[in-house]
Amino acid sequence: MPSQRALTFNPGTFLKKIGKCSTSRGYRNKELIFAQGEAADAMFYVEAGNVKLTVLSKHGKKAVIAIFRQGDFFGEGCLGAPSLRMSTATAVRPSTIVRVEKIAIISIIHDDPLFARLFIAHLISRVTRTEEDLLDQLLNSSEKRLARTLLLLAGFGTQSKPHPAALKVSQGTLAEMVGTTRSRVSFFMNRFRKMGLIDYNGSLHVHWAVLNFFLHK
Amino acid sequence: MPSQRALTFNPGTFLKKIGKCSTSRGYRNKELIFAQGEAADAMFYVEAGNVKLTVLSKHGKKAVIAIFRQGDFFGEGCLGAPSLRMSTATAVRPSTIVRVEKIAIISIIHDDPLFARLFIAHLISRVTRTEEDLLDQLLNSSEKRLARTLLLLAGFGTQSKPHPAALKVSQGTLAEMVGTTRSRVSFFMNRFRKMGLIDYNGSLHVHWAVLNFFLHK
DNA sequence: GGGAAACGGTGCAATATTGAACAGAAAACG
DNA sequence: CGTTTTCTGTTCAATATTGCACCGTTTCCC
Repeated sequence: MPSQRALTFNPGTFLKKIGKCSTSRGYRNKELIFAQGEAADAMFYVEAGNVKLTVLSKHGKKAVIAIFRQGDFFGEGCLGAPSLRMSTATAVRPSTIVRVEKIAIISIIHDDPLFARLFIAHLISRVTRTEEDLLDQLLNSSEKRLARTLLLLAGFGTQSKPHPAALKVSQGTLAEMVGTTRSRVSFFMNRFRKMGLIDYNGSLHVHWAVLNFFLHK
Repeated sequence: MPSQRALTFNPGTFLKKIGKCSTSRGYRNKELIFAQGEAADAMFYVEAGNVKLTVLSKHGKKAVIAIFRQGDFFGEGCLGAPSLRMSTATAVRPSTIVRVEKIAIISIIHDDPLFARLFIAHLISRVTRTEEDLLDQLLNSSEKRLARTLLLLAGFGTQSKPHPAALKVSQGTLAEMVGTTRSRVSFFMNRFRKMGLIDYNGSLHVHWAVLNFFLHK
Protein backbone atom coordinates (compact mmCIF):
# COMPACT_ATOMS: atom_id res chain seq x y z
CA MET A 1 0.00 0.00 0.00
CA PRO A 2 2.41 2.65 -1.12
CA SER A 3 -0.31 5.27 -1.10
CA GLN A 4 -0.60 5.03 2.65
CA ARG A 5 2.99 5.85 3.32
CA ALA A 6 3.84 9.24 4.74
CA LEU A 7 3.78 11.83 2.00
CA THR A 8 5.64 14.58 3.71
CA PHE A 9 8.28 15.91 1.42
CA ASN A 10 11.43 15.61 3.45
CA PRO A 11 14.02 18.18 2.39
CA GLY A 12 16.79 16.35 4.20
CA THR A 13 16.30 13.14 2.28
CA PHE A 14 15.98 15.12 -0.88
CA LEU A 15 19.20 17.00 -0.42
CA LYS A 16 21.04 13.80 0.38
CA LYS A 17 19.96 12.39 -2.95
CA ILE A 18 21.03 15.50 -4.76
CA GLY A 19 24.40 15.31 -3.13
CA LYS A 20 27.11 16.70 -5.32
CA CYS A 21 24.77 18.29 -7.81
CA SER A 22 23.97 21.10 -5.43
CA THR A 23 25.94 24.09 -4.28
CA SER A 24 25.41 25.96 -1.05
CA ARG A 25 26.15 29.64 -0.77
CA GLY A 26 25.71 32.54 1.61
CA TYR A 27 23.77 35.66 0.69
CA ARG A 28 23.84 39.04 2.34
CA ASN A 29 20.68 40.84 3.35
CA LYS A 30 18.91 42.21 0.25
CA GLU A 31 21.15 40.22 -2.05
CA LEU A 32 19.60 39.01 -5.28
CA ILE A 33 19.14 35.27 -5.82
CA PHE A 34 17.41 35.41 -9.17
CA ALA A 35 15.61 38.13 -11.09
CA GLN A 36 12.33 38.35 -12.93
CA GLY A 37 12.98 37.72 -16.62
CA GLU A 38 16.08 35.56 -16.26
CA ALA A 39 16.11 32.04 -17.64
CA ALA A 40 15.00 29.52 -15.02
CA ASP A 41 17.53 26.74 -14.81
CA ALA A 42 17.71 25.76 -11.15
CA MET A 43 15.72 25.25 -8.00
CA PHE A 44 16.64 26.54 -4.55
CA TYR A 45 16.41 25.47 -0.95
CA VAL A 46 16.56 27.67 2.14
CA GLU A 47 19.16 26.25 4.48
CA ALA A 48 19.08 29.28 6.76
CA GLY A 49 17.56 32.74 6.63
CA ASN A 50 14.60 34.06 4.67
CA VAL A 51 13.81 34.75 1.05
CA LYS A 52 11.24 37.09 -0.45
CA LEU A 53 9.62 36.49 -3.84
CA THR A 54 8.46 39.69 -5.49
CA VAL A 55 6.90 40.68 -8.77
CA LEU A 56 7.11 44.05 -10.42
CA SER A 57 4.21 44.92 -12.68
CA LYS A 58 4.45 46.91 -15.88
CA HIS A 59 3.06 49.90 -14.04
CA GLY A 60 5.67 49.83 -11.32
CA LYS A 61 3.45 48.29 -8.67
CA LYS A 62 5.11 45.66 -6.55
CA ALA A 63 3.65 42.51 -5.00
CA VAL A 64 5.14 39.96 -2.66
CA ILE A 65 4.10 36.44 -3.58
CA ALA A 66 5.74 34.56 -0.76
CA ILE A 67 8.31 34.61 1.97
CA PHE A 68 10.29 31.43 2.41
CA ARG A 69 11.97 30.21 5.53
CA GLN A 70 14.29 27.43 6.55
CA GLY A 71 13.35 24.18 4.87
CA ASP A 72 11.40 25.70 2.01
CA PHE A 73 12.02 25.15 -1.68
CA PHE A 74 11.50 27.79 -4.30
CA GLY A 75 12.10 28.33 -7.98
CA GLU A 76 10.42 25.07 -9.01
CA GLY A 77 9.26 26.83 -12.15
CA CYS A 78 12.41 25.63 -13.87
CA LEU A 79 10.95 22.13 -14.09
CA GLY A 80 8.17 23.08 -16.45
CA ALA A 81 8.47 24.08 -20.05
CA PRO A 82 11.65 26.13 -20.51
CA SER A 83 10.72 29.56 -19.29
CA LEU A 84 11.76 32.78 -17.62
CA ARG A 85 11.50 33.67 -13.97
CA MET A 86 8.16 35.26 -13.22
CA SER A 87 9.47 36.81 -10.04
CA THR A 88 12.52 38.09 -8.25
CA ALA A 89 14.00 36.23 -5.29
CA THR A 90 15.87 38.24 -2.68
CA ALA A 91 17.38 37.33 0.66
CA VAL A 92 15.72 39.37 3.41
CA ARG A 93 18.44 38.63 5.94
CA PRO A 94 21.80 36.94 5.81
CA SER A 95 20.91 33.53 4.40
CA THR A 96 22.36 30.26 3.23
CA ILE A 97 20.76 28.98 0.06
CA VAL A 98 21.28 25.71 -1.75
CA ARG A 99 21.11 25.79 -5.49
CA VAL A 100 20.09 22.61 -7.31
CA GLU A 101 20.51 22.40 -11.05
CA LYS A 102 17.43 21.56 -13.03
CA ILE A 103 19.19 18.68 -14.72
CA ALA A 104 19.96 17.06 -11.38
CA ILE A 105 16.34 17.03 -10.28
CA ILE A 106 15.16 15.73 -13.58
CA SER A 107 17.54 12.86 -13.39
CA ILE A 108 16.44 11.96 -9.88
CA ILE A 109 12.82 12.11 -10.94
CA HIS A 110 13.73 9.74 -13.69
CA ASP A 111 15.63 7.29 -11.51
CA ASP A 112 13.70 7.32 -8.29
CA PRO A 113 9.93 6.78 -8.55
CA LEU A 114 9.37 7.32 -4.85
CA PHE A 115 11.07 10.66 -5.09
CA ALA A 116 8.92 11.57 -8.06
CA ARG A 117 5.86 10.79 -6.04
CA LEU A 118 7.01 12.90 -3.10
CA PHE A 119 7.91 15.74 -5.35
CA ILE A 120 4.47 15.63 -6.91
CA ALA A 121 2.93 15.74 -3.44
CA HIS A 122 5.10 18.76 -2.75
CA LEU A 123 3.89 20.51 -5.87
CA ILE A 124 0.28 19.74 -5.00
CA SER A 125 0.76 21.39 -1.65
CA ARG A 126 2.14 24.43 -3.36
CA VAL A 127 -0.86 24.63 -5.67
CA THR A 128 -3.12 24.30 -2.66
CA ARG A 129 -1.35 27.05 -0.82
CA THR A 130 -1.46 29.37 -3.80
CA GLU A 131 -5.15 28.67 -4.31
CA GLU A 132 -5.77 29.52 -0.68
CA ASP A 133 -4.03 32.84 -1.20
CA LEU A 134 -6.16 33.49 -4.26
CA LEU A 135 -9.35 32.60 -2.41
CA ASP A 136 -8.36 34.87 0.40
CA GLN A 137 -8.15 37.70 -2.10
CA LEU A 138 -11.46 36.82 -3.69
CA LEU A 139 -13.39 36.44 -0.46
CA ASN A 140 -11.95 38.63 2.26
CA SER A 141 -11.47 42.30 3.05
CA SER A 142 -7.96 43.68 3.39
CA GLU A 143 -8.30 43.69 7.17
CA LYS A 144 -8.94 39.93 7.23
CA ARG A 145 -6.20 39.35 4.71
CA LEU A 146 -3.74 41.20 6.87
CA ALA A 147 -4.81 39.15 9.88
CA ARG A 148 -4.28 35.95 7.92
CA THR A 149 -0.90 37.09 6.66
CA LEU A 150 0.22 37.83 10.20
CA LEU A 151 -0.93 34.41 11.36
CA LEU A 152 0.93 32.67 8.58
CA LEU A 153 4.05 34.71 9.22
CA ALA A 154 3.85 33.71 12.86
CA GLY A 155 4.07 30.14 11.67
CA PHE A 156 0.47 29.27 12.40
CA GLY A 157 -0.47 26.07 10.62
CA THR A 158 3.13 24.97 10.25
CA GLN A 159 3.59 21.73 12.12
CA SER A 160 3.56 22.03 15.91
CA LYS A 161 5.40 25.24 16.56
CA PRO A 162 3.43 28.48 16.48
CA HIS A 163 6.63 30.36 15.86
CA PRO A 164 7.56 32.93 18.52
CA ALA A 165 8.12 36.10 16.53
CA ALA A 166 10.66 35.28 13.84
CA LEU A 167 10.22 37.36 10.73
CA LYS A 168 10.80 41.07 10.75
CA VAL A 169 8.60 42.37 8.01
CA SER A 170 8.03 46.05 7.40
CA GLN A 171 4.54 47.47 6.98
CA GLY A 172 5.47 48.24 3.41
CA THR A 173 6.18 44.59 2.74
CA LEU A 174 3.02 43.55 4.53
CA ALA A 175 1.09 45.87 2.24
CA GLU A 176 2.63 44.22 -0.80
CA MET A 177 1.73 40.79 0.51
CA VAL A 178 -1.84 41.66 1.44
CA GLY A 179 -2.48 43.74 -1.65
CA THR A 180 -3.19 47.12 -0.12
CA THR A 181 -1.42 50.33 0.82
CA ARG A 182 1.01 50.91 3.62
CA SER A 183 -1.15 53.51 5.30
CA ARG A 184 -3.95 50.98 5.46
CA VAL A 185 -1.64 48.40 7.01
CA SER A 186 -0.51 50.91 9.60
CA PHE A 187 -4.12 51.69 10.41
CA PHE A 188 -5.06 48.04 10.86
CA MET A 189 -1.93 47.19 12.81
CA ASN A 190 -2.82 49.81 15.37
CA ARG A 191 -6.36 48.56 15.49
CA PHE A 192 -5.13 45.00 16.02
CA ARG A 193 -2.91 46.23 18.80
CA LYS A 194 -5.74 48.04 20.52
CA MET A 195 -7.86 44.90 20.21
CA GLY A 196 -5.11 42.87 21.84
CA LEU A 197 -4.51 40.69 18.80
CA ILE A 198 -0.87 41.60 18.50
CA ASP A 199 1.86 43.37 20.46
CA TYR A 200 4.71 45.31 19.08
CA ASN A 201 7.23 47.72 20.37
CA GLY A 202 10.21 47.13 18.15
CA SER A 203 9.50 43.47 17.52
CA LEU A 204 6.17 41.91 16.65
CA HIS A 205 4.36 39.37 18.76
CA VAL A 206 1.24 37.72 17.38
CA HIS A 207 -1.32 36.38 19.83
CA TRP A 208 -2.22 33.64 17.42
CA ALA A 209 -5.09 32.12 19.37
CA VAL A 210 -6.96 35.42 19.62
CA LEU A 211 -6.00 36.55 16.16
CA ASN A 212 -7.16 33.24 14.74
CA PHE A 213 -10.48 33.67 16.51
CA PHE A 214 -10.81 37.15 15.06
CA LEU A 215 -10.03 35.87 11.61
CA HIS A 216 -12.75 33.24 11.66
CA LYS A 217 -15.56 35.22 13.20
CA MET B 1 19.10 15.16 -23.75
CA PRO B 2 15.75 14.28 -22.29
CA SER B 3 15.28 17.79 -20.94
CA GLN B 4 15.02 19.18 -24.42
CA ARG B 5 12.12 17.03 -25.44
CA ALA B 6 8.71 18.60 -25.73
CA LEU B 7 7.18 19.02 -22.32
CA THR B 8 3.61 19.52 -23.33
CA PHE B 9 1.44 17.31 -21.21
CA ASN B 10 -0.48 15.29 -23.74
CA PRO B 11 -3.84 14.16 -22.38
CA GLY B 12 -4.30 11.63 -25.15
CA THR B 13 -1.13 9.77 -24.35
CA PHE B 14 -1.96 9.96 -20.71
CA LEU B 15 -5.40 8.50 -21.09
CA LYS B 16 -4.07 5.70 -23.21
CA LYS B 17 -1.76 4.73 -20.40
CA ILE B 18 -4.53 4.86 -17.87
CA GLY B 19 -6.62 2.62 -20.04
CA LYS B 20 -8.92 0.44 -18.04
CA CYS B 21 -8.38 2.27 -14.76
CA SER B 22 -10.57 5.13 -15.89
CA THR B 23 -14.29 5.46 -16.34
CA SER B 24 -16.05 7.92 -18.59
CA ARG B 25 -19.46 9.27 -17.76
CA GLY B 26 -21.93 11.89 -18.93
CA TYR B 27 -23.12 14.70 -16.68
CA ARG B 28 -26.17 16.90 -17.11
CA ASN B 29 -25.95 20.64 -16.89
CA LYS B 30 -25.47 21.72 -13.25
CA GLU B 31 -24.76 18.18 -12.16
CA LEU B 32 -22.32 17.72 -9.30
CA ILE B 33 -18.98 16.03 -9.95
CA PHE B 34 -17.49 16.34 -6.51
CA ALA B 35 -18.26 18.50 -3.50
CA GLN B 36 -16.21 20.63 -1.16
CA GLY B 37 -15.44 18.57 1.93
CA GLU B 38 -15.57 15.12 0.32
CA ALA B 39 -12.54 12.87 0.44
CA ALA B 40 -10.37 13.35 -2.64
CA ASP B 41 -9.66 10.00 -4.23
CA ALA B 42 -9.64 10.57 -7.96
CA MET B 43 -8.63 12.96 -10.70
CA PHE B 44 -10.80 14.01 -13.63
CA TYR B 45 -10.45 14.87 -17.28
CA VAL B 46 -12.84 16.88 -19.43
CA GLU B 47 -13.63 14.88 -22.55
CA ALA B 48 -16.41 17.23 -23.61
CA GLY B 49 -18.26 20.14 -22.06
CA ASN B 50 -17.24 22.51 -19.29
CA VAL B 51 -16.69 22.28 -15.58
CA LYS B 52 -16.79 25.02 -12.95
CA LEU B 53 -14.77 24.89 -9.74
CA THR B 54 -16.36 26.87 -6.93
CA VAL B 55 -15.65 27.51 -3.28
CA LEU B 56 -18.18 28.51 -0.69
CA SER B 57 -16.79 30.50 2.21
CA LYS B 58 -17.95 30.25 5.80
CA HIS B 59 -19.86 33.48 5.34
CA GLY B 60 -21.79 32.25 2.33
CA LYS B 61 -19.75 34.13 -0.24
CA LYS B 62 -19.00 32.18 -3.37
CA ALA B 63 -15.91 32.28 -5.59
CA VAL B 64 -15.15 30.60 -8.88
CA ILE B 65 -11.59 29.34 -9.01
CA ALA B 66 -11.54 28.01 -12.53
CA ILE B 67 -13.55 26.91 -15.51
CA PHE B 68 -12.24 23.88 -17.33
CA ARG B 69 -12.80 22.97 -20.92
CA GLN B 70 -12.11 20.06 -23.19
CA GLY B 71 -8.70 18.59 -22.57
CA ASP B 72 -8.26 19.95 -19.06
CA PHE B 73 -7.53 17.96 -15.94
CA PHE B 74 -8.86 18.84 -12.53
CA GLY B 75 -9.00 17.40 -9.04
CA GLU B 76 -5.25 16.76 -8.89
CA GLY B 77 -5.43 17.53 -5.19
CA CYS B 78 -5.97 13.83 -4.54
CA LEU B 79 -2.30 13.17 -5.27
CA GLY B 80 -1.02 15.07 -2.27
CA ALA B 81 -1.37 14.14 1.36
CA PRO B 82 -4.74 12.47 1.91
CA SER B 83 -7.17 15.35 2.08
CA LEU B 84 -10.62 16.71 1.43
CA ARG B 85 -11.82 18.58 -1.64
CA MET B 86 -11.29 22.29 -1.19
CA SER B 87 -13.85 23.09 -3.84
CA THR B 88 -16.95 21.89 -5.62
CA ALA B 89 -16.85 20.76 -9.25
CA THR B 90 -20.00 21.16 -11.32
CA ALA B 91 -20.75 20.60 -14.98
CA VAL B 92 -21.89 23.88 -16.55
CA ARG B 93 -23.34 22.19 -19.61
CA PRO B 94 -23.91 18.60 -20.65
CA SER B 95 -20.43 17.13 -20.33
CA THR B 96 -18.46 13.93 -20.59
CA ILE B 97 -15.96 13.51 -17.79
CA VAL B 98 -13.33 10.84 -17.32
CA ARG B 99 -12.63 9.76 -13.78
CA VAL B 100 -9.18 8.37 -12.99
CA GLU B 101 -8.61 6.69 -9.66
CA LYS B 102 -5.81 8.06 -7.57
CA ILE B 103 -4.22 4.63 -7.26
CA ALA B 104 -3.98 4.32 -11.03
CA ILE B 105 -2.08 7.56 -11.43
CA ILE B 106 0.23 6.74 -8.59
CA SER B 107 1.12 3.46 -10.15
CA ILE B 108 1.85 5.04 -13.50
CA ILE B 109 4.01 7.65 -11.84
CA HIS B 110 5.86 4.83 -10.24
CA ASP B 111 6.32 2.79 -13.39
CA ASP B 112 6.85 5.42 -16.04
CA PRO B 113 9.51 8.05 -15.33
CA LEU B 114 8.74 9.99 -18.47
CA PHE B 115 5.14 10.26 -17.44
CA ALA B 116 6.19 11.43 -14.00
CA ARG B 117 8.23 14.15 -15.61
CA LEU B 118 5.38 15.27 -17.82
CA PHE B 119 2.99 15.26 -14.95
CA ILE B 120 5.34 17.41 -12.93
CA ALA B 121 5.54 19.85 -15.83
CA HIS B 122 1.77 19.89 -15.88
CA LEU B 123 1.62 20.70 -12.17
CA ILE B 124 4.17 23.46 -12.61
CA SER B 125 2.00 25.05 -15.24
CA ARG B 126 -0.93 24.92 -12.89
CA VAL B 127 1.09 26.62 -10.16
CA THR B 128 2.12 29.26 -12.66
CA ARG B 129 -1.43 29.87 -13.76
CA THR B 130 -2.69 30.12 -10.19
CA GLU B 131 0.09 32.54 -9.30
CA GLU B 132 -0.86 34.67 -12.26
CA ASP B 133 -4.42 34.79 -11.00
CA LEU B 134 -3.17 35.78 -7.58
CA LEU B 135 -0.95 38.49 -9.01
CA ASP B 136 -3.84 39.80 -11.03
CA GLN B 137 -5.77 40.22 -7.81
CA LEU B 138 -2.87 41.88 -6.05
CA LEU B 139 -2.02 44.30 -8.81
CA ASN B 140 -5.08 45.18 -10.85
CA SER B 141 -8.42 46.90 -10.44
CA SER B 142 -11.60 44.93 -10.91
CA GLU B 143 -12.09 46.46 -14.34
CA LYS B 144 -8.75 45.10 -15.54
CA ARG B 145 -9.41 41.79 -13.89
CA LEU B 146 -12.69 41.49 -15.71
CA ALA B 147 -10.98 42.31 -18.98
CA ARG B 148 -8.39 39.63 -18.33
CA THR B 149 -11.03 37.08 -17.39
CA LEU B 150 -12.89 37.74 -20.62
CA LEU B 151 -9.70 37.33 -22.63
CA LEU B 152 -8.90 34.04 -20.97
CA LEU B 153 -12.45 32.79 -21.44
CA ALA B 154 -12.17 33.66 -25.09
CA GLY B 155 -9.24 31.30 -25.23
CA PHE B 156 -6.60 33.98 -25.56
CA GLY B 157 -3.18 32.53 -24.83
CA THR B 158 -4.32 28.98 -25.48
CA GLN B 159 -2.35 27.57 -28.37
CA SER B 160 -3.24 29.00 -31.75
CA LYS B 161 -6.99 29.39 -31.62
CA PRO B 162 -8.38 32.60 -30.16
CA HIS B 163 -11.63 30.80 -29.51
CA PRO B 164 -14.67 32.26 -31.28
CA ALA B 165 -17.20 32.70 -28.48
CA ALA B 166 -17.49 29.38 -26.70
CA LEU B 167 -18.35 29.72 -23.04
CA LYS B 168 -21.66 31.13 -21.94
CA VAL B 169 -20.94 32.62 -18.56
CA SER B 170 -23.45 34.75 -16.69
CA GLN B 171 -22.48 38.09 -15.20
CA GLY B 172 -23.03 36.52 -11.81
CA THR B 173 -20.41 33.89 -12.53
CA LEU B 174 -18.06 36.50 -13.96
CA ALA B 175 -18.40 38.43 -10.73
CA GLU B 176 -17.43 35.35 -8.74
CA MET B 177 -14.40 34.80 -10.95
CA VAL B 178 -13.21 38.37 -10.87
CA GLY B 179 -13.93 38.89 -7.20
CA THR B 180 -16.48 41.68 -7.36
CA THR B 181 -20.24 42.21 -7.47
CA ARG B 182 -22.61 41.49 -10.30
CA SER B 183 -23.73 45.08 -10.59
CA ARG B 184 -20.13 46.08 -11.08
CA VAL B 185 -19.68 43.48 -13.81
CA SER B 186 -22.79 44.70 -15.56
CA PHE B 187 -21.47 48.25 -15.42
CA PHE B 188 -18.09 47.31 -16.88
CA MET B 189 -19.56 45.05 -19.52
CA ASN B 190 -21.59 47.94 -20.86
CA ARG B 191 -18.57 50.17 -20.77
CA PHE B 192 -16.54 47.57 -22.67
CA ARG B 193 -19.29 47.36 -25.22
CA LYS B 194 -19.40 51.10 -25.69
CA MET B 195 -15.63 51.10 -26.07
CA GLY B 196 -15.87 48.44 -28.76
CA LEU B 197 -13.94 45.84 -26.78
CA ILE B 198 -16.73 43.32 -26.87
CA ASP B 199 -20.06 42.67 -28.58
CA TYR B 200 -22.99 40.92 -27.15
CA ASN B 201 -26.62 40.55 -27.93
CA GLY B 202 -27.45 37.14 -26.60
CA SER B 203 -24.02 35.66 -27.15
CA LEU B 204 -20.73 37.23 -26.29
CA HIS B 205 -18.01 38.10 -28.76
CA VAL B 206 -14.66 39.28 -27.48
CA HIS B 207 -12.54 41.47 -29.75
CA TRP B 208 -9.43 40.01 -28.26
CA ALA B 209 -6.89 42.17 -30.05
CA VAL B 210 -8.49 45.40 -28.87
CA LEU B 211 -9.32 44.04 -25.46
CA ASN B 212 -5.78 42.84 -25.04
CA PHE B 213 -4.52 46.28 -25.93
CA PHE B 214 -6.83 47.84 -23.39
CA LEU B 215 -5.65 45.40 -20.76
CA HIS B 216 -2.00 46.27 -21.21
CA LYS B 217 -2.22 50.04 -21.45
C1' DG C 1 29.13 60.24 15.37
C1' DG C 2 26.40 61.89 11.97
C1' DG C 3 23.92 62.00 7.68
C1' DA C 4 20.93 59.37 4.77
C1' DA C 5 17.64 56.16 4.22
C1' DA C 6 13.98 53.43 5.74
C1' DC C 7 10.08 53.08 8.80
C1' DG C 8 5.76 54.12 11.32
C1' DG C 9 1.66 57.14 12.61
C1' DT C 10 -1.59 60.08 10.88
C1' DG C 11 -4.88 62.97 8.16
C1' DC C 12 -7.57 63.69 4.08
C1' DA C 13 -9.85 64.29 -0.41
C1' DA C 14 -10.73 61.65 -4.51
C1' DT C 15 -12.24 57.10 -6.06
C1' DA C 16 -13.66 52.52 -6.07
C1' DT C 17 -16.47 49.15 -4.26
C1' DT C 18 -20.17 47.11 -1.90
C1' DG C 19 -24.83 45.45 -1.13
C1' DA C 20 -29.38 45.80 -1.73
C1' DA C 21 -33.21 46.97 -4.39
C1' DC C 22 -36.46 46.99 -8.47
C1' DA C 23 -38.16 46.06 -13.12
C1' DG C 24 -38.04 44.38 -17.71
C1' DA C 25 -36.07 40.66 -20.93
C1' DA C 26 -34.65 36.20 -21.80
C1' DA C 27 -34.38 31.47 -20.97
C1' DA C 28 -35.65 27.08 -18.83
C1' DC C 29 -39.16 23.91 -17.84
C1' DG C 30 -43.25 21.17 -17.11
C1' DC D 1 -47.85 27.60 -24.02
C1' DG D 2 -47.76 29.78 -19.91
C1' DT D 3 -45.11 30.13 -15.64
C1' DT D 4 -41.20 30.24 -13.02
C1' DT D 5 -36.55 31.02 -12.77
C1' DT D 6 -32.54 33.22 -14.22
C1' DC D 7 -30.31 37.06 -16.22
C1' DT D 8 -29.52 41.95 -17.11
C1' DG D 9 -29.56 47.12 -16.62
C1' DT D 10 -29.81 50.44 -13.44
C1' DT D 11 -30.09 53.22 -9.25
C1' DC D 12 -28.14 54.81 -4.77
C1' DA D 13 -26.40 55.46 -0.13
C1' DA D 14 -22.99 53.45 2.87
C1' DT D 15 -18.24 51.82 3.08
C1' DA D 16 -13.75 50.67 1.82
C1' DT D 17 -9.80 51.83 -0.45
C1' DT D 18 -6.45 54.56 -2.66
C1' DG D 19 -2.69 57.88 -3.14
C1' DC D 20 -0.65 61.38 -1.29
C1' DA D 21 1.34 64.25 2.07
C1' DC D 22 3.85 65.50 6.28
C1' DC D 23 6.68 64.48 10.29
C1' DG D 24 9.06 62.35 14.07
C1' DT D 25 11.68 58.05 15.04
C1' DT D 26 14.52 54.36 14.19
C1' DT D 27 17.99 52.02 11.65
C1' DC D 28 21.70 51.60 8.63
C1' DC D 29 26.11 52.70 6.75
C1' DC D 30 30.30 55.43 6.10
